[in-house]
Amino acid sequence: MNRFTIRPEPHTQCSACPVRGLAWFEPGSQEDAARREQLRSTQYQAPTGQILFQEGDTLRRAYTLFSGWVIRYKVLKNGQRQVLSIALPGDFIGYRADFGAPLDYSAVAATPVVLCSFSEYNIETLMQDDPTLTRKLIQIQCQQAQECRLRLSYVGQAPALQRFAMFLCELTTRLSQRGIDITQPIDIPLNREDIADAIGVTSVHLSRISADLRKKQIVDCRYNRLIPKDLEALQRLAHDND
Amino acid sequence: MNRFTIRPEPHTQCSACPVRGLAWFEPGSQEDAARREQLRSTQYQAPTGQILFQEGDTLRRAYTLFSGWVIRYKVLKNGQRQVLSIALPGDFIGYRADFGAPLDYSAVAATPVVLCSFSEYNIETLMQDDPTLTRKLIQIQCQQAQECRLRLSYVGQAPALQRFAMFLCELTTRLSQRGIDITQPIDIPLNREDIADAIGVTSVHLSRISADLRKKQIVDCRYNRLIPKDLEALQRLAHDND
DNA sequence: CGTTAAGTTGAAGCGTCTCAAGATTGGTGG
DNA sequence: CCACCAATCTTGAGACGCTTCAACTTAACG
Repeated sequence: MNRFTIRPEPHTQCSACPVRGLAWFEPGSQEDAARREQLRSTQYQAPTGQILFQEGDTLRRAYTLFSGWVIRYKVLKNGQRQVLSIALPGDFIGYRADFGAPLDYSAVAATPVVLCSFSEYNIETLMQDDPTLTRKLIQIQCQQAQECRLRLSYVGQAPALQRFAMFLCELTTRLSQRGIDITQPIDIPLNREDIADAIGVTSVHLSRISADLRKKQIVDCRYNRLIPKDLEALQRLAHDND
Repeated sequence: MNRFTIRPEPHTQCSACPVRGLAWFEPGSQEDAARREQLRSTQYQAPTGQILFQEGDTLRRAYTLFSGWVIRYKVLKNGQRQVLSIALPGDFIGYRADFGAPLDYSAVAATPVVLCSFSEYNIETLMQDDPTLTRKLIQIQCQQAQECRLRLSYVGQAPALQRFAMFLCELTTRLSQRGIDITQPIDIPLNREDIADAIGVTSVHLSRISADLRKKQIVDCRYNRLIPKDLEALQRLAHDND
């Protein structure tokens, strides 16, 4: 497996981290964060397209995504890929209760990324020293499970247009939480196939659906750019009130 | 919301619990289990079809399923139901990191069930008293998230026949873990619609697929009974090696 | 047995997929 | 600055899988 490189010094300080409010280290004061920083092993960086880990690996670490976008996915035996989620800055990836067990999904960088790495041992130590971090970790797991259930429900039951609307709603909401103005055009580092694999359709069919949304003046999502036109209509479509 | 009834005394003892090995109280000795039992609020029972909780409820408790089957599901705004998972004895249902937040899914009894109830306060107390229970809880959450990711991947990407095979494989594996002989006919308290809603097809189409598997002498799954004929072929089908 | 709910089967229609040709974009070098 | 290229995206036409609706069959239960 390819290694990613250690990010050049100076590394970011947890006490001044712009995404801490969304991340595992959210609880506590700046001093708490600074103290914990000693147990953050290293910051890594990786280029677009770099596979961060693969299903089946036994990686004894987990990462907080500091910057960039990461695609979590599974590949079926028939070669089809299901995109499980899009990880954005602050998201915790690769964690398992048992680091001895192999990972059940893969992750690839959709942009250049910076990752804050935590070794198994340091995660254990952090949780023993600070029960609020244990609590936060449980909350993160619950949140991820909840998001997965939501995706399962719409991938299983909704027609393609509604699935796409739900995907875009979730994405814009999460981008908005990260301070991005979702009324302006947004660069989206996902191609047609990434999004198609997330909502369980082919990229060809996604193109047609995307054209529908454009003609209806709801969103224009083409060539890695998302131009919201009528976010309320998008939400109505996602939540099936029309 | 309907209440379920308190199970008549005597309640089961955690120290002698037949499903403890699969449940939250798994870690530790029989004495540990007996001590913890004081913080298990009550045992409840509910008949087939009873809704245990609904999406949107703010239930300040969680349950270990002691006996029976429970269907976890979400209902979309368009009325479609996605079955998220089938809970079997030992499974932990209704837990969230924040009991103040509303539930994101519903649960209904597929058989008469007995539930071991835990109040929010008692869960907190148990976890503070015993870090191994915190650890086990994290493990349960990770496991549930992992199962959800697996289902998302096959519901999103596999054709209906393979989805059904995967569903049956998962079910037989879990029944086998609970001591059921899966080479013999098994009563399955799920109707066509339950299974169809789990794998994201209509019950009509599931009937056709089920007929295929029967004709191929792989499994006979009709009228709430599962008769395995060739479990290896089923697994091959589920894992797409043919 | 007769009744009812659930499951099965058939036929037609729709949504999505496949394959293939054209259009758009961003990068590269003249 | 423009021509060209490769990769990605869009569009069209036909095929296939799944859904819908409706009639029939089977199982469960008094």
